[in-house]
Parts: sequence; structure tokens; C-alpha cells
Amino acid sequence: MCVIISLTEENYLKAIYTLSHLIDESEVSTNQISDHLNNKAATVTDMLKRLAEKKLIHYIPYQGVKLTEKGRQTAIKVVRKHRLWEVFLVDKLQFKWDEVHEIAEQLEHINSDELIQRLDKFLGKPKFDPHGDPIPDANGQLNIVKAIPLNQHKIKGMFTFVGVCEHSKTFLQHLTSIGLKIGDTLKVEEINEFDNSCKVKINKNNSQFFSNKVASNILVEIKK
Amino acid sequence: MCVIISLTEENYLKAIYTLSHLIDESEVSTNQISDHLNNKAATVTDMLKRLAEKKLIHYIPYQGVKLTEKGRQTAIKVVRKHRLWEVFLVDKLQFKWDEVHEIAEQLEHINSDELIQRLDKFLGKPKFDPHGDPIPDANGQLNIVKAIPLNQHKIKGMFTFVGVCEHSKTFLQHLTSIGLKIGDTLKVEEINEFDNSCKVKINKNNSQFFSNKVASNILVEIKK
DNA sequence: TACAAAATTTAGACTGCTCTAAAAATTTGT
DNA sequence: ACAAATTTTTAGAGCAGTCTAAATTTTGTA
Ligand SMILES: [Mn+2]
Ligand SMILES: [Mn+2]
Ligand SMILES: [Mn+2]
Ligand SMILES: [Mn+2]
Repeated sequence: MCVIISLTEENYLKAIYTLSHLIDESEVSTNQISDHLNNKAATVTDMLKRLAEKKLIHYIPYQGVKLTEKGRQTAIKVVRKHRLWEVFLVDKLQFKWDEVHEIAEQLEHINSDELIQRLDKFLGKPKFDPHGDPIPDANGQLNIVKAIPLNQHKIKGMFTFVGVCEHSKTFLQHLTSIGLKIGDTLKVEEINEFDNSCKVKINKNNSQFFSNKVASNILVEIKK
Repeated sequence: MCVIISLTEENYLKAIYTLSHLIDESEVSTNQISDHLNNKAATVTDMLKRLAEKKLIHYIPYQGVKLTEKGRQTAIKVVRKHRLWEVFLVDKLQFKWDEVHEIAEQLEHINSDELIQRLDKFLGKPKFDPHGDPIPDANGQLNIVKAIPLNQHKIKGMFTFVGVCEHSKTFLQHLTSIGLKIGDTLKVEEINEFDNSCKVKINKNNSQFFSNKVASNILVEIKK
């Protein structure tokens, strides 16, 4: 029942969870995990055997892995903690959105159900983290976000900026430097066929060009 | 210069720091550390060698250990983090003072100078933790507390309750159950010679008896 | 379909931290 | 002063998590 799950095991489970949700809900390969965690493939294989032993994953050698229900619950709890702590760091301690990820990587492993419940309440039971990612509730339920990258819409018009695909410090800082933050209104005024760049007005400000690379990492909803 | 100090090593340094301050600033023995951390003496010897190697302690086999300046700075930083997090848990998340120690034992190892500086500011740069223990400042300076256990005063009169010696959950809960909290005024009305118990009025409430054991774990200052 | 390339696992080793059992050093008591 | 008791260290081992090198399995393509 009450198997102890180490910090390292939590990180593997979170990696498998994240990787399996990148596209569909598919199986995750050893090399994918190895790349994601910066460990060697042999190390990953070793850990996969231990996680399977603990019934946290379904593992068939050479065939990739999937989380069991127990593994999924564990992973999603880590994600919940990570995102709640990020909200704390930004909302309460005034960190910038590009500064919080590394600290949250540590805080996500603090083990106390009471703590996380009280933190959630203290923060006003937020539904999204500072990057627009949904925060799973205490039961592991997650708002499915139907947002799509800006460049996939292929139409002019009004959008709301609700999240990012890319979470790197440099990308987040770039968005800050062009004056873009979660919740802003984007008006796409032109789309250039040849390179998929677009001319965009942020809120009521001057228009500027977004490269396809930028537009592909900005998640938007069509503005009602 | 920038030697990495593991969570385990931090706990050893904190233990040595705490034990060396119990009475005077004396050397700490292998068995003291072993008792304090619930590790075997052989395990401690092993770790002492590694800490000495990293210049965090002065270690002479069979003669006990002392922190180096670097070791002391590391230990005191952990203590600072522990106590700041306890303030956070009590002041912001409404935990009771007997519920926070175990969680702070985890949080004290989160590694981010920026985080601790912002947390300190967020909490209003507190000078004491929920148990009355002083919080070292960012430079490792600590208010020396001149408080003395109630039973050592041996005189009637008015005192202020400023801290506890014993930090166990059961003792803290006992104090709560008799309605005693940090900052309360204690009026010692009687002292019984034969068992050193005393009759005490808390603030303006009814008087009650404190056993010597209770009185020996309550730190007070004479009320001005 | 066969075979080369890529992915994955196995084998063997190392570090950090822990243990037990035994040896050595120190302290204590008479 | 010295034997007994206590403390501390040494020796040898195990587990978790990591690595490199080699073997094995799967995949993609000629
Ligand atoms: Mn993050
Ligand atoms: Mn995030
Ligand atoms: Mn504490
Ligand atoms: Mn405390």
C-alpha cells in the first residue's frame, strides 16, 4: 500500500507523464526519458525495472513504458505541487515567470498533503500556473486546455494569449521583452505566406512581427 | 571554492552546530551526533572524515569535532531557512506551532539564496520563529538570547514567556492545552521547595501548577 | 527479405550513505 | 596503576543511483 517513492523516482514518473502527453497519450521510450532527464539510457533501463517492480509503470522490455494508475496519481501530484509553488513564487514573492522553474523543481518534492492543501487555499485555489499551465486539483483532475499555437490558426483576428509551449528562460524573457504576458489580447493583422511570420498588435499597442518560431510557441484561444 | 554540500551533509553540519551550542561552544562527540541523527557511530565516523576532507569541520580522531568557519556558515544558513519556513507555515498557512517542524526539516534544504531573501522580506524580516528561537540574519548573525528556564529563577514575580527548550510535539501541545503561548505574561505566585513545582498565573487567568519538568523547559525573561 | 543502423538491455564498476561485527583507543574506577 | 567499561574507528558489506562498454533486439531500407 504505502510504498515510499524517492525524489529520483518522482522525477522519472513526472518525466514519463510529461513525455506521454506531448502529443497523444502514447508509450514512452527509454531514449526519450534518457534525453529528458540527461541520464544515460542504461541508467533509465535500470530505473524502469525498479518502477515496474513497484507497480508504478507498465514495462515491457524494448517496448517502452506507460504509467499505471498509481504511477499517474503520483506524477500528477508532483505536477500539482510544482505549479502551485510556481504560483506562490510569482504571486507572493514577486519572482518573474522566467525565474521560478528551477526552484519549483526542488519544492515539488516536499512531502506533506496538509502543506499542499493549505498552500492551495492560501493562493486562492488557482487553476493555472504563471505559464498558463493548468493545475491539477486535489483529486488529480486536470482542466483540459483546448488552446492551439498561434501559427496553427492561419487566420487573422483577435486571440487571447493563454500559455506557452516552450518554457525556456530565454523564450520567456523574449516574450517579456516584447511586452507580452498571459491574458493579453493579440490581434493578428497580417500573415506572410512564405515564412509564416505574422504582424500582431498586443492589446492597444503598436504592431510588431512574430516569427513562425515565436508564433508556434504561443498558445491562444479565439477571443469571444 | 564552490563545493557542493549534500542534504545529508547539511543535516550533519546542523547537528554539530546544535549540539555544540547546547551548553557551551564545546567539541561534539561521535556518539552525540549518532544519537541526535539516529545513525550508528560507525556511519558518523565515515561522514566526519568526508566533512573534514571538505574543510567543513576540524576533526581529530577520538577527540570530537568542531565546525570550521565555512561549516558554521553552512549550518547557520540551514537554521535560518528552517526557522523562516516555520514562520511562513504558522503566519501564512495557519499551521499550529507543534505541526511545523517536520515540514521545515524538508524545506530547510531548498537551495536558492534569492528565495530565502524574498521569503524573509515577505514575512517581514522576523527575528524569532514560532518557538521563540532567534532567526540568524542574512550574514549569519544571531541575536543572543539571554532567556533562562523558569525553574532556574527561584523567585516569585512577573516574567515573559519567550521560548521553549523542549521542542517535542507533545510538550508544545501540552503548553497549548494549558493556554500558554509565546509572549504571555507569567506571574509566579508560589514555589514549592520539595518538588520545585510552582503556582503560576498566565496573563489575567486563573492560577495553575507547573511541574518542575514543565518549568525547566519554559524560557522566560524578567518582566520590566 | 536481409542486413546495417538505431535503440535498448546487460554486465560490471563506482560513489554516497548506511549497516554489523570486530579491533583499537580512551576514560573510569578501584 | 591498571583492568574494565565505554567510546571510537576500521573492516567488510549492501542498496540506490549513476556510468561505460558490450551484447541483444528492433527498425528501416536496399
Ligand atoms: Mn516549471
Ligand atoms: Mn510552469
Ligand atoms: Mn523546528
Ligand atoms: Mn522552531
